[in-house]
Amino acid sequence: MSRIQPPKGFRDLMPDDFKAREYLKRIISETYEQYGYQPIDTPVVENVDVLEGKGGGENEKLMFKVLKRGNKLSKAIGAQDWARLADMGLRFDLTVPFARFVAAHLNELPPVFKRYHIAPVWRADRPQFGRFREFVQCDVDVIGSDSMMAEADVICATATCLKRIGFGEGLTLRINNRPLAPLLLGAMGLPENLLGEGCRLVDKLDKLGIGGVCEELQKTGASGETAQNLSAFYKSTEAANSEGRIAAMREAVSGEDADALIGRIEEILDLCEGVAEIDIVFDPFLVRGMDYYTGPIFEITHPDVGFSLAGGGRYDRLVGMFCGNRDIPATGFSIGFERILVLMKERGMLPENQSGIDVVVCADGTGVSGRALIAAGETLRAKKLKVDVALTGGTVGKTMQLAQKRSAAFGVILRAGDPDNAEVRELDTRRSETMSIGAAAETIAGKLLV
RNA sequence: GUGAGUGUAGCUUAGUCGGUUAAAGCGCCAGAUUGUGGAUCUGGAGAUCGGGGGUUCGAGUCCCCUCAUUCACCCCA
Repeated sequence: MSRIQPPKGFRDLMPDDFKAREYLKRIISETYEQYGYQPIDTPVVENVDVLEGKGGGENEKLMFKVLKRGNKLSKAIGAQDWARLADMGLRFDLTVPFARFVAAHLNELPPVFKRYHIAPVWRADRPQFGRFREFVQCDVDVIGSDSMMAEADVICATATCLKRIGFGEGLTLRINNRPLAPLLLGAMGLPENLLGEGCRLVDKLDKLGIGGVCEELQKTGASGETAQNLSAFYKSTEAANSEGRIAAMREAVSGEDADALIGRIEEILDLCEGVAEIDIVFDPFLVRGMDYYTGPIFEITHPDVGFSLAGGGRYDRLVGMFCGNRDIPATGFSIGFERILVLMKERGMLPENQSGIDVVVCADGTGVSGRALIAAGETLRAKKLKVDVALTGGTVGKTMQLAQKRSAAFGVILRAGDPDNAEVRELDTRRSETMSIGAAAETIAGKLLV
């Protein structure tokens, strides 16, 4: 009985689901194109060495790998070389494959390349609310610009997307500069060897609370003083706005590096001020999981939702991993397509009549030739109407009922003995009129396709 | 990968301390009636209670295993 369900974490899509997804994709792609981003695609599989060791964090562990085939598989098994059973893997995000793409096509691409990519990715984690093993990601990235204008560009574009989707109010973009996080912790007294773990804990602040983070921090070996410093810093900046937090940050962290890193945040805030369609706030406790971030990072949250709707950041060294380690500036933003879709469904933000047709053609009783029905359908379609011809019997009433469920506005009913004319029935009002098929096409097209 | 919960008709669920033939709503099908396809009424089909094993005179109910699923953690979109 359960054999016929798709594998765990994977989904079949019914027409309504599919149309809803197309609707959302369309808003996003149209918006990104308006900002000058170009669509690309890459293979769903990459060589494992492309996907591994590139700072994808935990995601690498969740990779679906593709087993080698034939002799190579036998050889690997024979050698008990378990690490090399697979030679390819399904991509677990769009950023790492994009970095490879850029490296591979560096001399074909313009100096600054802006692309968007809407495509499925796969992760072998346990499915949960709003989380799947196969899900769509929507990434925008700018390659080749180390200006904070690139950040402002992806932020504005993404904010506009979310606004057009229908999340006008309540969205907040939190921003930090990733290298600032270990600097802050260091300034609080955390020893260098604990900085990595410390950053990971700070990232969980929204779940653990400041108390929880400090507690966990001490379990890793941090001193009570460090924990107290951190807690005090958090509490003193919690209620502050970006300006206040930046001031506190400057006080806590000194040095040219820190100044420059904070300066970049200020630049972005300044560029977006009054322009981006979203509230932006500096959050010194934002970290994010990927290890490849080298600069400003950001996340968009909604007060009613426990997870972030979009996230991204700068990764100046990732592309270089595929082409001689030279830095190629890059920054990007990823929209949580699936999560947004779940929210839209819950809140009725999806348009009605997504799987609708305009007209259903059927026969009243037997005696109408199939050919007449098919021909009538074609005549109506010539007027650009979406037409479904009833392919099996059934009463007119039943057919019309089903038609209306599919949001058809009109029924066209052919009768035996009167092959040239048809009854045109308006399904809402149930008024009908008999006319030639040609006239029916004209009339319906006139009413529906204004 | 770790932990908890839930599996009864197509869907949502009820089912007492273990006790006769497992119940209802929605949906579906047929008929009646009205004003048609909607509304109302009548009738009908549809469940080996996720699967396997055990305890018992007797299991939907208790125990074990398994599968599926949901949630939380991890991590993240």
